Amino acid sequence: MEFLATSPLARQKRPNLIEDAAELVASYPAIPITADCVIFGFEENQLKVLLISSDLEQYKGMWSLLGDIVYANEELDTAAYRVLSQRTGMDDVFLEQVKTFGCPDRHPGGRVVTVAYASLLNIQHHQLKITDNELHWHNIDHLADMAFDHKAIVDECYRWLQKRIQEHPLGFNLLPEKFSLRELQNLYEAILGQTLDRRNFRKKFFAMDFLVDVGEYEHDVPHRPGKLYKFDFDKYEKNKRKWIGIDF
Amino acid sequence: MEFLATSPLARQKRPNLIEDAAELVASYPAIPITADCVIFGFEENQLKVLLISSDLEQYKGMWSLLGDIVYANEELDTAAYRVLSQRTGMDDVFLEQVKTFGCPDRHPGGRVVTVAYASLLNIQHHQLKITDNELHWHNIDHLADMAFDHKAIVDECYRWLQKRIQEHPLGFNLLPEKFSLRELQNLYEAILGQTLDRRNFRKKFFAMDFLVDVGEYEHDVPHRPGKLYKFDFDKYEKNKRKWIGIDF
DNA sequence: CTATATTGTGTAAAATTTACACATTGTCAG
DNA sequence: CTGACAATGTGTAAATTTTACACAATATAG
Repeated sequence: MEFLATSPLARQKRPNLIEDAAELVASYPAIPITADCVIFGFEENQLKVLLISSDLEQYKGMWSLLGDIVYANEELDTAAYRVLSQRTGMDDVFLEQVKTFGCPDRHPGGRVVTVAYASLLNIQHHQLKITDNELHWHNIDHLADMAFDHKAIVDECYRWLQKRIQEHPLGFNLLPEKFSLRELQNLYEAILGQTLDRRNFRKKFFAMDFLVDVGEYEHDVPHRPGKLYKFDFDKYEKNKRKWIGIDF
Repeated sequence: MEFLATSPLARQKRPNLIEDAAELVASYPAIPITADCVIFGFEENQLKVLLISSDLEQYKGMWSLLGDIVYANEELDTAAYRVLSQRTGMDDVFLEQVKTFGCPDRHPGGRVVTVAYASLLNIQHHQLKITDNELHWHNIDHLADMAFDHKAIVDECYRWLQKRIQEHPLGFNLLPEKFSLRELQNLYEAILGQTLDRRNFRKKFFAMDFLVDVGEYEHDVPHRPGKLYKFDFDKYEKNKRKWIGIDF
């Protein structure tokens, strides 16, 4: 069957297999990787982002995301949780990978690829740790003077949050354990940037059936206090399968 | 005001700013980064993934995603497009970043972080390039023996596709330019893994108003041929803002 | 004790989604 | 040529979901 020697099939000859995978990997160009956290909080009816003042001379006076290098043998998620833990003292915080940014000139000191994570936390629980260094909560609507490409990263994570909060009840991570329906609605309105009908909003959330009436009421409000609720995580988990999303 | 010296405020002293950003970056541990493409295709009413046989001795006989190292000064997206272009000869293919995988032991040769991209292409347009090396289209439902963590990456991208196709008319990238409504429905059914009502499916897509009747009919079908349509990209772009999503 | 502000609640109309059947038109087999 | 077959093309009624909207109840503030 001589013709096989020049047929397309013959050219399908298996290339030599690589035996030393380590040698192969060692030959690859390597790039420093960081994990940057876009930490969202909610206070005074405004969506906020936790930022730190940049420690680079050339970004003096500008704000930066909380981030750190990913260690040589560290899982990416672990690095992100470490950043959170180091900065806020909390380790049971919601965290999710959003996107990786790899523009070659995004860092002035040379190429650094960063994996962006979004995190949601309840500001009340974290105030103490935050006040004793250069961290500040910034209103998401007034971000300027950000170092690196961090404004673009925040924008991307904000869009992610707007979308994500409509398909998953993430918002509860941003509220205190007990909250009023008004607070919950304020949160959604702040994140989505639109006003929602109060009665329909309530109806929707009650229908989802994971709000538990804790039998308490708001304090210190100059009007009829509202009932307080908490999020029933177990119930949510059970009904997760039936969960479709929240439409506003 | 002696007390300031020991007050919390005094400890808020600004740390020294880093002047040499390059020195800082040079001190970071660096990790090789690859771009892996999960290339989806649609043929014979089945969703397929394009795979290549692994070139590592220790994964002999196993299948691998199409990927390559990200060059030192290359944008991540560019690396992914390069992989596609080198393998399929096409450079106008749909491509989107999905997730970054960074488990330290995911590569047997040492740590390699990979950025996973999903790509959708029309199998018909690409057959020629594919047959002359070790590429094969695999049915998404029968994936086994995959190298590295590539099975997990495919799974993640598949879930991404299922979700994404319901909020954006991505499916058209998988079909030939002219297609019948039956083909379109088969595509959705294959991706979502569920059957859909034919009349309601049609109603829905006609209502979206970006299908153009090209005035032709199917050939070579053993029954009444269906009309062929094409996707009106311009019209879609114009109505994008009103676009909410497709509910099945 | 009165004014004020916000909570808590239901319903009717509109819009959307679902379920479902039959005549039409081409191919194929005999 | 003709009848059996297979899938296309089309509409409507019922069910569900979404929207719009108003008023009594209850706490605080003065």
